[in-house]
Amino acid sequence: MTKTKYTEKRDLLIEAGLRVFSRKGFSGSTIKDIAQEAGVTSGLIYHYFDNKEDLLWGIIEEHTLNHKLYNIIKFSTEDLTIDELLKNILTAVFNFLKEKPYFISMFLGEAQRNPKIRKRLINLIREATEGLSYFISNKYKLDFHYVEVAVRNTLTASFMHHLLYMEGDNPVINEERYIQNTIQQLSKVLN
Amino acid sequence: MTKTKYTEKRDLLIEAGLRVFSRKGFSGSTIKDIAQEAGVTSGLIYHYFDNKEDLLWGIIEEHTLNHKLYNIIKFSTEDLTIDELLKNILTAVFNFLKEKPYFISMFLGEAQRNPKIRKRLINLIREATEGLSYFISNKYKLDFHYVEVAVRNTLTASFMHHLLYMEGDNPVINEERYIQNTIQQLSKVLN
Amino acid sequence: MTKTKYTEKRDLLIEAGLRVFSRKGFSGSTIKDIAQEAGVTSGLIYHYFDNKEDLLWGIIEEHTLNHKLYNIIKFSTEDLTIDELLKNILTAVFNFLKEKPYFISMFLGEAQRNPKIRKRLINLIREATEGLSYFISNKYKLDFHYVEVAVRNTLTASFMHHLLYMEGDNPVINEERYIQNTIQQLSKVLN
Amino acid sequence: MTKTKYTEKRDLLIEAGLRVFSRKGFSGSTIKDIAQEAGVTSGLIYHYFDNKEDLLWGIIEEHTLNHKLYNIIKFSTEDLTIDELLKNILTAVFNFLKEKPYFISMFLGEAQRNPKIRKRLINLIREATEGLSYFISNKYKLDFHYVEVAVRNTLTASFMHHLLYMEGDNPVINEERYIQNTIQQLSKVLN
DNA sequence: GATGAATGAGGGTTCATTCAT
DNA sequence: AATGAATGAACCCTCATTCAT
Repeated sequence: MTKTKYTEKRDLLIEAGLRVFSRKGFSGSTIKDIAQEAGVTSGLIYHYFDNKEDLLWGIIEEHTLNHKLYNIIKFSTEDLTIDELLKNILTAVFNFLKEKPYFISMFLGEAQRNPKIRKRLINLIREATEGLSYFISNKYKLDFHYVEVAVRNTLTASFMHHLLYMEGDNPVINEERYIQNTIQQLSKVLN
Repeated sequence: MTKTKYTEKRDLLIEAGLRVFSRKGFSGSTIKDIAQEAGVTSGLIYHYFDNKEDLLWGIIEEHTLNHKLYNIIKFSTEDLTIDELLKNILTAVFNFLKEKPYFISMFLGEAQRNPKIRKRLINLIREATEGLSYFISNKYKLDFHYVEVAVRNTLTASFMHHLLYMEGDNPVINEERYIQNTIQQLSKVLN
Repeated sequence: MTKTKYTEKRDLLIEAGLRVFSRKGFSGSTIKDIAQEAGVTSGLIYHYFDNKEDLLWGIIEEHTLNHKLYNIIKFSTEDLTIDELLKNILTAVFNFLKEKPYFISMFLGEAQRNPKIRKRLINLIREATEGLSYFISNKYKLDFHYVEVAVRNTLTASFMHHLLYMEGDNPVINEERYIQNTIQQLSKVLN
Repeated sequence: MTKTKYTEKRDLLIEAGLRVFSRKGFSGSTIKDIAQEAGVTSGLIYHYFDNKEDLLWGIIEEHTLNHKLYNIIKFSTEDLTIDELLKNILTAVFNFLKEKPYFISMFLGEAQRNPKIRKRLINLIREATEGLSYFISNKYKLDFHYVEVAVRNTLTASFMHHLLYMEGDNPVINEERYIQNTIQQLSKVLN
């Protein structure tokens, strides 16, 4: 399936928008910033998006963690221990957060003032949480609701950890160790 | 120690600022909004604060969760079980979040774009986390670092929970139950 | 004389332009609006017209009341009373205004800012006024200048009436009666 | 009753707005144009008016013909002939139009696209028409509705005349004579 | 002929900040 | 201390026009 030229350029703008929004936040970014980042002029953005918020929306729709989490579930083999599974999941989460360092912060920030964005964020987290919890509770015979709280807390704590302690290449807190500790504790909760 | 008139008026502005910033976020609030909320005119704010950000800073300094947490530790009696202690702590946290519903969201939001604010937020969380962890690990003979991760995760997950699921009077998720579950799991981690 | 393809398409654009300009005014209409109304894309309009104003000009040239008024004169029989003639004329004027409800308003509106358009409008009204006045003064042996003022006032008052009191299907003032009264008074002036 | 400073400046902006709007039309004028004309910066206009349209509205409210027409009625003596009265009225109308040469054109132009403005214009004309007609029909024992049509037609024809034939200092049509002719015919209608 | 992506100037509006009163 | 008029930079967005395809 080849991409049309329209789609290609639209994607280019979305990538530029992601970079700029992530760097400066939504209201801190100007349309001109984004146009410059994409190597076009400001007017063009309005050819592909209705307005600034519509661009943000486009970015959010394009970048989601959930697809990766589904894959982890899908390709997890029979004999995986719960610790191994948790490690896979948390590693994927942290990789995602590192690949798009400020995306989650921008997303969360906008969610505070924009109800539509908030609903989308809640929904994504719910989908991820429920998907993982369903899988785990099923596979290891645990109570769904109990698992769900644990998973959601771990997920959201990871987001917060990322938001607060990841400063460019200079993480305030050792990440490796944080993941290890977190897995260990989550594992304890689930056993 | 009686308050000077200067201090009184300054506090009034801080309270007004907190209310407005919490309602509309930092960049969504105007100096005029805040002046109106305080019943003064916009120019006056510049008598008490250098600029908008300085006002935000004043607000943050004035409103902290940590004082309450210290009190919980200070007045906790000898024979408190760990579950009881955890309940006290989480309840205090949630009460704080409910009293100033959007404060944490504003704080976190600004922390993303403003490094000075971010450092302050990290510091506050670190102080709270370390204080509680030190107390708990000491009292119940647990490894400090292990406790710290658990406490920080729980604390930040609570913030996230508040950010995402508290919609005015219509919480998306039952709070009572969320606290119970979270305590139960934290307790399991710490035992 | 068969129409070339070029002329056909040009006319189509003119008709679309008339509809859109009439609906939204000149500066309220966009080239895209008109292109869409015509079922083409915006670029094409620049094949047939130099720019937006040139299109307006094309529209104005194509739509004129005067042709109809000439016909009324041309086909008026010998024994027509002056009241019957006046009725024919005013009816034609009002029918024209109703067929192209907002055309005159757009025309007049643009005439205010655009001297070229103003000259054209004045000219059209002068032609119509003079033509009618010449015919009437001749036929009924009246002073030309006296008739001219009466005719022009009646004509322009009708335009104004249309501009102000015709709101879609809900005319603010009863039209039938307005025409009757106006004829009666014009007739009195001319007798 | 002394004017406050606020009112004075507001009036200054209204006068500047009137001049600029009249010269260039509403959408042809920029806020900066008006600010420059008033000798202030653009931002200040928003201190006194909500937006561009609100300024237009302020202008319209401030400049009305009707007050003058009321005075003519009020101070007309007992033994005035109908021709003298008509002359007074039409002279007042034309003086008004000459004092604010493009005001009526701007007003009428905006009335076409802005329903609120249209309603106001219709209302003003109705008030003027009804006031004059009531007075005339009463004083000279004529049918009100019959007088009303005549008055409204004369009034609106005068507006149109002004719109079309007044070009700066070079009127296309001799005004003195136009007034005379118009009075003569109106008088004939009313006798 | 026809498309529609791309430009870029320009408009209305907001608002932190200053300062004369 | 307190006011609020005034500034002016910056922002989002529109749209006539051009041009490669």
